[in-house]
Amino acid sequence: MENNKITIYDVAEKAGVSISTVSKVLSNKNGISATTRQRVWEAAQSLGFVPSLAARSLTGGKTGIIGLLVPYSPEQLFADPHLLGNIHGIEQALNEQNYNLLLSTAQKEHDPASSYERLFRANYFDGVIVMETQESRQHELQHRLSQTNTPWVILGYPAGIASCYSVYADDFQGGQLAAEHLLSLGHRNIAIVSADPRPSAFDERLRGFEHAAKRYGPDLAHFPTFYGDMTRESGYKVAGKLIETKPCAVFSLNDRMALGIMDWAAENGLEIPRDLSLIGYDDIPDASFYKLTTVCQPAVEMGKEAVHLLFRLIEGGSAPSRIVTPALLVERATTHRIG
Amino acid sequence: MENNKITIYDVAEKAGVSISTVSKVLSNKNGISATTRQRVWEAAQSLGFVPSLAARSLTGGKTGIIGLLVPYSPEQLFADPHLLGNIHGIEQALNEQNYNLLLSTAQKEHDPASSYERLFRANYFDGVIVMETQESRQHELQHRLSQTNTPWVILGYPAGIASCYSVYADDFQGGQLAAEHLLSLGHRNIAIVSADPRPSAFDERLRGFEHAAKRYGPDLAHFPTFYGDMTRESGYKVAGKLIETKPCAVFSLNDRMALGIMDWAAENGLEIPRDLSLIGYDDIPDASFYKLTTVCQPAVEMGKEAVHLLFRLIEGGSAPSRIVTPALLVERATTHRIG
DNA sequence: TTGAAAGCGCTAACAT
DNA sequence: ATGTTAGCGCTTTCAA
Repeated sequence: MENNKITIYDVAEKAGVSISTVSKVLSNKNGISATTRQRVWEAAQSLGFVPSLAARSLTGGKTGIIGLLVPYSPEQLFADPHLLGNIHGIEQALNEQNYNLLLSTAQKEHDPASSYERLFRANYFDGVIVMETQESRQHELQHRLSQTNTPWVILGYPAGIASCYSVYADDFQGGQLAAEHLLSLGHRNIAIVSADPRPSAFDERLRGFEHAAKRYGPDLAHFPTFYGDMTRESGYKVAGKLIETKPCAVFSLNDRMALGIMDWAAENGLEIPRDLSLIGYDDIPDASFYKLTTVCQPAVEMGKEAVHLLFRLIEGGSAPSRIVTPALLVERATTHRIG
Repeated sequence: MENNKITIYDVAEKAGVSISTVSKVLSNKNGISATTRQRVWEAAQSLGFVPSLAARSLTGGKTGIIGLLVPYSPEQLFADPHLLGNIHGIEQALNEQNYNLLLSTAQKEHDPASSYERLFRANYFDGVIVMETQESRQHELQHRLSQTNTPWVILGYPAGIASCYSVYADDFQGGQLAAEHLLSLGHRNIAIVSADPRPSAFDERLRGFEHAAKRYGPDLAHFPTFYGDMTRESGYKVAGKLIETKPCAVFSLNDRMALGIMDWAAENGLEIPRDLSLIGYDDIPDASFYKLTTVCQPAVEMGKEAVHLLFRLIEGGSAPSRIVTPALLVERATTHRIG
């Protein structure tokens, strides 16, 4: 048990300076001569000094830790490639800056806020990123966060409160893209697969879809809509029902459910896209393996953007309050001209 | 900017007691009367008091944070369903205990240890979990950890140093299972797909495979082996080469590469399992969708086990030094009796 | 059963 | 340019 707790006192002694000098050097403050700087660095190095994050945090310094609030249970999070993609980007950007990520998911049955409640006020983080969530939960979360003086950004949907920062994808545009693609292929009889409950982005996609559809005719304002629970399995289940309305195309609001529909189709002798065109949303990694036509949301990039925005806030500079990433149609093999 | 920092002083005042009493109550120490306890709780509650983790940590208290050291880059981690499954289990178990996870991945080009170096000694964690890694990296990591007085457990491979704790799967047995399955189906001409570099578990699987094979005859000691890089893409690439040796079956040391082989087969008119039997390893979620026969490693469960073991260590109780989870053959549709 | 007081290791005025 | 000192919010002896 080497209990070699090396503190700035040890470094100060070894370098022959005071602890505040050490502190200044190691926090990159100025007003220290180059020679002293050098000496302190060497002392710290040779002693293997590592500053105590706890002490730093307590005195208002930086901890090098960003909190990530995920208003979903671990089960939901780890089953969702898009969310995982976001985290991938976040961790990557953080990693590059030598920052670490503290993950905080919500508990199954509880109020999503409760599980990380204490973290808000514990002021342990240099910044916080909040992942997308359902409409109903947003307000409380944002309100709570606003009382904090820790910089924070929302990832996945537009902030609802003024002077909050967010990065999200252009879901309205994405919905339009899906509609234009299907409609231009001659499809009119289109079924929608949504989810309940669902992230607010889903509604936005639908709005975009309907908006674009209206341009093709007033009779195209409504589409039979089916509800899964975001999972592939639920896509499979909903496929059986959906097919009874004899659609010629399906717009699934996420790729996972689209994949479930493909599973059902394969098992029931329905050939895609010959018998049914299918377009998904997200462009998760599996989508390319299954050759699923979809609307791409650059999950990893969005995660990175969130971190970059957060860092600007932490450094106290000015920053755009919203960063919106464009949607992109990815045509693969599951959509086809009708007839 | 409500800077309502509520401290134990506020709670103490409201409850009409001293701060040390508050501290004792909130840390569940004994030697406090029930009535005082009650009063303090209520005061804390009504004030919305949340203890400062920084202060707690500084004075040697619990932070409620577990560090997870992942000796892989974010790219590698987020592309690996098995690792993700481990983390899923970890986060879930932690979540249930109201603990939080601090994720620390390695930087691309650097020594994997460097990126989380400071965290080891920063004594920020109540405990640490180290994920599997390549043989070459293990020693340094474990040595470093041993100098700490933070409890830690290794997840994914057996600890190499005495008196260290680990939870891992029985890879030797898993390898045997794969061999017995293929061999009992009549296959003799079997190609292996491994990776380079690879986790040490791969070698163990291979040892198990060869061990079981030997029982079928001394001529079955060696198998043509091909190397990918763990990814599905590399499985696809290696499939083209592998097929030239005209194997009747393939044992891929992970599912992702097996899936890549299936991709190649589908594109090149090779029918699985008619023309080639294929068995993978891990049983990642996609394996069931692709009907891949594989050896199951219960990733999520293993993550939970690691947390449970760690908690026993944190609480200072006795604990088994090793927990090994059995491997399980999952027969699906990619293996078939020869001929 | 409770309280007073001394730190934990650091940062940030304020001196020098 | 450098050092002194006073906390940050807690936990923990040690007294009462």
